[in-house]
Amino acid sequence: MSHTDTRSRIVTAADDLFYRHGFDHTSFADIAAAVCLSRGNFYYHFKTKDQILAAVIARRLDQTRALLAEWERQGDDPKTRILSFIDILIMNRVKIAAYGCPVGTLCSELVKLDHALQDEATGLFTLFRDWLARQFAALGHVTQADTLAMQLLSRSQGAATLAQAFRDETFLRSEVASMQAWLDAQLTAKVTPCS
Amino acid sequence: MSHTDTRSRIVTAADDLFYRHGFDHTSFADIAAAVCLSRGNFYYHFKTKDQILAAVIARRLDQTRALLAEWERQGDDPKTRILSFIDILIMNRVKIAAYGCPVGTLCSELVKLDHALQDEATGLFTLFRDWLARQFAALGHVTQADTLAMQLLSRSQGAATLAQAFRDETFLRSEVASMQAWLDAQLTAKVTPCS
DNA sequence: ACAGGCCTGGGACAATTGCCCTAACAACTA
DNA sequence: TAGTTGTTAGGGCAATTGTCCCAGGCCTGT
Repeated sequence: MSHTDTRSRIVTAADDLFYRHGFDHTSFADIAAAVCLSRGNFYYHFKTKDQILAAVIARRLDQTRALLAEWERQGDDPKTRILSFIDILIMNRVKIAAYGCPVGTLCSELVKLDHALQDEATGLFTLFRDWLARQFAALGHVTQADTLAMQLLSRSQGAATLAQAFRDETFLRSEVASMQAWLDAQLTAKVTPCS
Repeated sequence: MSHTDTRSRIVTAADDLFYRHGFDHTSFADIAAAVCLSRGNFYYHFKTKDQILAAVIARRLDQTRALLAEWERQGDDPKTRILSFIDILIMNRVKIAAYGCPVGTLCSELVKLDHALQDEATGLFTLFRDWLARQFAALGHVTQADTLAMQLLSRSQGAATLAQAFRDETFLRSEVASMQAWLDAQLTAKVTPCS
């Protein structure tokens, strides 16, 4: 097994465990067991637990950038792209109802731990935030772009948090429908202002 | 110092530390140091860490019930009462921007730890949910009461999560203003339906 | 075949964890 | 004064933590 392959498997397992059980509550032993490596052997690949976290965040940043680029390629108009974003709540509904939003829960935990990498984790939010803002700007909401992006992010976070607390996928679905309606309202409000 | 007094100080310190640093990351030693007690002495008051958590949640439930009753006493009409709920985001804005929502972050962590008391913690949400639903019902939205309550809870959670991630009180303020406007819209929509 | 690299398992380390015991103190009762 | 009860300090337990070392196996190129 090559170095990069094992390393990749470690990062994958760590990402999954950090998501499901939290960063602090996941031990070297847990990750080692998940990839069937001896605990001590870990030191060769990652000197510290923080290095693993850094690798996990770095890969998530890459994956997120790739995902956003993919949405940009698939959806020709900005509205379709924004709908792609909203739709991940549906696609990941089972995991979200069980473990919350992967980004939100990670950021929240790292802030509480006062971890050195908390800003890197928040960068995941920034990726979505800026991308959404660009879509809203393309729809004509230039000055309101960032505000609308934050509102949409905020609603996703709220939906994920409550879905996790009440372990309720149904709520996730109804919130998605509400967000889609909200998006329509934002767009028609721009085309036919009624003030 | 009486038994109940020391115990109360322990619960207060534990509540604060669980909120600021997370339940899992807070140790017996941390709580003992916060109340200036020897670590070993703790065993007299609480046999296990879970017992402390149970006491913390129990007291939070009491405090929340008292808070809701207080809002019910102060605000004569349901709209004022709902505004009281929205206003806690402003009152606690500094702490929320630093550590997130006390209820949301606790529930999220306990679910990830698969802790036995996760449902008790979710009960804190249920308290707000049912109380809000009763207010909306009193305003005439009988069938939609629970849906509206969940929407408001969800928006609060989203606002708290993002405010914590970006450490941004300003966003909290703008979301509160948006929620107040949303509440007005819900009420006028009922009085003068336009469908 | 063999040397030298990468990669691995099996430990070992000090520190910290949650948990537990015991001796002694303070305050009240009799 | 003596005894009882509630409360405390300090230490100690096994288990687990993150960190670290090292001898040997697996490759690849010569």
